[in-house]
Amino acid sequence: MDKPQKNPTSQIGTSTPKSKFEDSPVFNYISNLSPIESVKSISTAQTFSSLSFTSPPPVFTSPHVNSHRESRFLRCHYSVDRAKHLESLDGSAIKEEVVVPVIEDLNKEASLEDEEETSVETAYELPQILKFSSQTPEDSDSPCTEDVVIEASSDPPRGDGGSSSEDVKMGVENMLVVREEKDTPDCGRLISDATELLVFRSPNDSEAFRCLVDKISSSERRFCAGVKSTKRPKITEDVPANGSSNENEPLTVLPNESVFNLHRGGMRRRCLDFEMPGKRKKDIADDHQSVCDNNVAGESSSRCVVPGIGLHLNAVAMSAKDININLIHDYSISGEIQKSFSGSTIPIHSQNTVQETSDQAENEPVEEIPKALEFPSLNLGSLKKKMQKKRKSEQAGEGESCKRCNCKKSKCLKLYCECFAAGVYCIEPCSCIDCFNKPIHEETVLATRKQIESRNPLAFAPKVIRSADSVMEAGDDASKTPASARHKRGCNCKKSNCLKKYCECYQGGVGCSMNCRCEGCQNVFGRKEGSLLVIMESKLEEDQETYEKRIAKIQHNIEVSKEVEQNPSSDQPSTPLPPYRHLVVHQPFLSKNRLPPTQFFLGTGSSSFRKPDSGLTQSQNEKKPLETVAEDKTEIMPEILLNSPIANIKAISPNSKRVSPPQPGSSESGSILRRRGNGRKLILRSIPAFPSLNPNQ
DNA sequence: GAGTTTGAAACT
DNA sequence: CAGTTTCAAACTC
Repeated sequence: MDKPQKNPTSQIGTSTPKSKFEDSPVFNYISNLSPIESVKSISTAQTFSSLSFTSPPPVFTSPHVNSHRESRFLRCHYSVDRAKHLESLDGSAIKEEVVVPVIEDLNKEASLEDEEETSVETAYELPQILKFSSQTPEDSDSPCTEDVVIEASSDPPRGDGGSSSEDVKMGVENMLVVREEKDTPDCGRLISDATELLVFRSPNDSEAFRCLVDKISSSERRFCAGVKSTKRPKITEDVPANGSSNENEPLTVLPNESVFNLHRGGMRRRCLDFEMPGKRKKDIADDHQSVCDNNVAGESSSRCVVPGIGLHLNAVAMSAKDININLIHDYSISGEIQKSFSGSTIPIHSQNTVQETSDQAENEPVEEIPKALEFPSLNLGSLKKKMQKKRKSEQAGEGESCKRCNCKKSKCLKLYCECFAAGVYCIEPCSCIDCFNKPIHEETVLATRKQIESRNPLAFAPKVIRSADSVMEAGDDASKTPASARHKRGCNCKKSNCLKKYCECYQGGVGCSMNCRCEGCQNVFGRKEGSLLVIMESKLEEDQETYEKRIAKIQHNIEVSKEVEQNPSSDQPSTPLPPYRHLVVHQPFLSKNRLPPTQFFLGTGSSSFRKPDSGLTQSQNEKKPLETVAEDKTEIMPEILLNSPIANIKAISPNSKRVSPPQPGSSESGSILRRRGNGRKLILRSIPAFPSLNPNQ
């Protein structure tokens, strides 16, 4: 375990005696230092490079809420996704053991990033961090770069990691060793792996990136202008060098960086590419191909292991499939961890997922991921099966593809066309007829796009808004669920009950909201808070007493679940609660069409149950359930509006039709209506109920 | 793979 | 703004 210290000692024994004896103390010291120094310098290089990608300038200001999250890019999605994944691994004890150190280190890493590329001392620490967080991408690179660093970093019992358990360290170390053995031969591959891992950990644009990658790999014709880095062209050019041969460079970093750029700016740029027509094509054509080729080299197909079904490239929602994607790559890591902890729960093949980015990864992980996933708000076996089935069929069929349109009459120049709507050119695999959405017709495309945008400025904006971005900052990453994002405009489903992909909310993996005009919403990701209407209806139908009893009962249930959560030793309620029990608990409520307001809003946020004072007291609720809703929202709304630029626009969007509130005749409902009828104001307040997702509310 | 269903987009 | 038509994806068989 003390290898780093060992080495110096051995060197003392061997090298120094050969030099002059009288100087031996000094030389010993110096010679001891020098090898370490070299290692240091290398790691410093890594750090420098790695740091360089921590603070890329915001090249594009995207309409979606992003900026503040970017600064914590790594921390946010690393920790969240990993935590999610680990959670999904059924392990309870294991989960906790693993998650803690990992997140700690990740936070550390993040904090390092925050300090920016500054001191060498900071840089010097990086290897340590890489070690523990190296369960992930960085780790896979390292074998390539230098085994020394890995050894040094992986062996010593770092203090921070030690806080949790030796098992964690051992697990990681074992993993590292295994990786080292297997990976060393193929550095390029590893780089690709790292890239891949990093990319797919992204909570946001994984779909988009997938599409990009797929496009690039399948055909260079697809317009991938966004990848071209306008501000940092050099980086993109560095990638190839690294990806191919350069072993001395900080491999850990550059791929990440490139991917990072790709991911951050690239996709957005890509979506915005229509706005900078002139420049694009030439540079991009070359640049891009090189970048894309290099990024994708050797792994193209694997990128789309799970076929993309998302709405838009820049769709933000972390739908189940996104998580799946993440898991596919995270899986091996966690699998290894778990293996090292709990024996052989996870088959060894899972390791291959990272090492073999190839098609082989398609089946097994995809098979297993859903099992581990247990998508939080779903709890639907049938849905899961369905998705699995779908995935399989897609794999077998179209293969690992992302959006490919099939337009026949629109010439791919209308939003009907998914490619066009996503801001990308159609490519070969598209089955479109008479397609104008091609670089050749760039001007036409631009003009059309402009026209559409003039009609609806948000036409090309992401359809799904991740409203929880700000929430994440607050700290409780666990609270980030797909339900925390919302469809921009809301759906208008009439017959599908928001249970099929006809529904854009469902397709985006988000719950319906007050923006939705859907009827009979059964969206498994979250029913529209139109349930407020349902609430009112139910309130009308029920006499007050019954209603309050129900609320009390619900509150009681919530309390019970809270207790269970806080006191794991106690027996669980009748329904065994998965890691997402807080979500599952309120599922039954949601399944009833009458949803008491307080309960609903308590339940909407995954963390709400954890936070005792997140809602009002039971007595309060019993007295004024509806007012409670209003109050909560009143506090919440401004934040949402602030955090979501689109939301601002949305408020004035002509598209946001609204379901008229019921027009009950009873006096009681009258008051309610008066409150709502105050008009617009109240209605607006009731829009953002998601904020209740915010653990800090 | 063809036909149907569905809801968004476009149109009036 | 509301109603209708067009369109292509999703779905079913």
